[in-house]
Amino acid sequence: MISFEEFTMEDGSPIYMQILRYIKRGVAAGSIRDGDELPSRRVLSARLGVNPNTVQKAYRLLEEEELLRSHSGAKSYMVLDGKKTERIRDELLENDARSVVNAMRQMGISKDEALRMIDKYWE
Amino acid sequence: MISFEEFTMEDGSPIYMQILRYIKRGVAAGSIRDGDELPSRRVLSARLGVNPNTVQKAYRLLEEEELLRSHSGAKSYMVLDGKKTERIRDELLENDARSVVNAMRQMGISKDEALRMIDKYWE
Amino acid sequence: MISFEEFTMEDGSPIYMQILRYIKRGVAAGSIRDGDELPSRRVLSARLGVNPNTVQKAYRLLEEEELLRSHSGAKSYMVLDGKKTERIRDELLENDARSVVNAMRQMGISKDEALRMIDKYWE
Amino acid sequence: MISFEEFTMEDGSPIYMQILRYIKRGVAAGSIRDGDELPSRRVLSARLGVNPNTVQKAYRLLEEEELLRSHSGAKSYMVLDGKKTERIRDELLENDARSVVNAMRQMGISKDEALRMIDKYWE
DNA sequence: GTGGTCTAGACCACC
DNA sequence: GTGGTCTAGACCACG
Repeated sequence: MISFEEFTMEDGSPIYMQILRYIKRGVAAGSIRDGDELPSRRVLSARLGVNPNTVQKAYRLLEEEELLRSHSGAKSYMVLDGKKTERIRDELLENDARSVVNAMRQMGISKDEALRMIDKYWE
Repeated sequence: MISFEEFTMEDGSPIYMQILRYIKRGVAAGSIRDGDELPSRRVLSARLGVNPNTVQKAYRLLEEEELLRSHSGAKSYMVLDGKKTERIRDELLENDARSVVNAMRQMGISKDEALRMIDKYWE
Repeated sequence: MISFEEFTMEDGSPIYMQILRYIKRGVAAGSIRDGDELPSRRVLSARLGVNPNTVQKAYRLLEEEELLRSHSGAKSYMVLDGKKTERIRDELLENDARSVVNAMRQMGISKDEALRMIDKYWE
Repeated sequence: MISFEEFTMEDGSPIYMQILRYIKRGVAAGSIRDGDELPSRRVLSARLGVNPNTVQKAYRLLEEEELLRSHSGAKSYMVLDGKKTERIRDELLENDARSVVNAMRQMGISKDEALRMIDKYWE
């Protein structure tokens, strides 16, 4: 069962996107693997303090990308292979790294400063 | 006149927020200073390919934070001092660093990997 | 449920103001009372042939005057008491009478002519 | 020279419309007649405390309805005849009376009450 | 279904 | 030309 312990809500982007991203990051990290079970809509929505519909939307999108399969009994399992995992990893890294670098350059921060900053906020 | 050359559109967060952040990052970087002129709504919206209203919203929020002064029919100028600049810088660094670290931890990336990643995408 | 049967669109003043006025007039008339339910944005906007946002704006202003209470996902109800009702009635009468008298005087119409005119258009 | 003594600014409808209406009401009232001179854009805008462009817009619309002729020397004269005057009168009366009656009916005011109200606010 | 927000385009008043 | 507002349509989160 996939835990949502590290999940923290940001604002700006839609919640269902944040949930989707969180799961994909888990896949990229290797902590979410083929066959892993996702919490039910009801349980996860309670855990995150959002509406079940919002969770449902994230799950539906995962299904459309064929990363998730819902079986009767309301249980949902991840369906992954090496290719999918790699695609997700690339997609995420590219996106995140870009936005980080983008932000820092706009702030006129040097590579070295950037590193120190990350170091400081790591904990 | 403030240039928006480095501005690149991300998706996820609202456009007016991205514009707002871009300007604040310029302030934090020191490239946007007290008395600097902002492009008009029309000019900037054409430059970014968005609706003038979207730019208007970003500018209005700046004005509510008393970082911008604009009179009807006249141009818009930044109103800054050391205190405001510092506040913005702290706010941004905190926010950006947090989200970066957050993303990377969710992906199970080590501090070292993070550094290499930033290094790679810097150019 | 408040009906908008008597509502007819004028032009000149903003639509959201006309909606706001219509509701306030109903309050002043006593036909809209504490606890009455307002049509949803969608329903009313379809009924009036305008955009849901236009209705939304009127409703938001009512809420800022604490005449309406609405929760997300739930219906909207009027919140009235004697004091509020009286304030609205005074505000409207003053405003309407003023503009009527204003218009007629500008047209050089005598009090008697004014009466006859109103009589004529009453039906 | 047409005086704008009775003119009072309302809000809601565009200013240029209010100016247009004011002049038309004068025509309907018979106080503005064929050949009468209108104040220059500059003078009237100063008198009303608005931008010359706003006055210009009202004048332009009058010209498009062929109710006004601007000569060199910046002087403008009304061009009226019985037919035009009647058309304006009907248009205005219909509009004003309708909106008055409309407002009062929405407020559940009887014909008699309406009369008393107008009487009261006449001064 | 509900209310709320974001983006879009047209218009107004001002310089 | 400038800033500001009104209307419009699509989308999000919630019940």
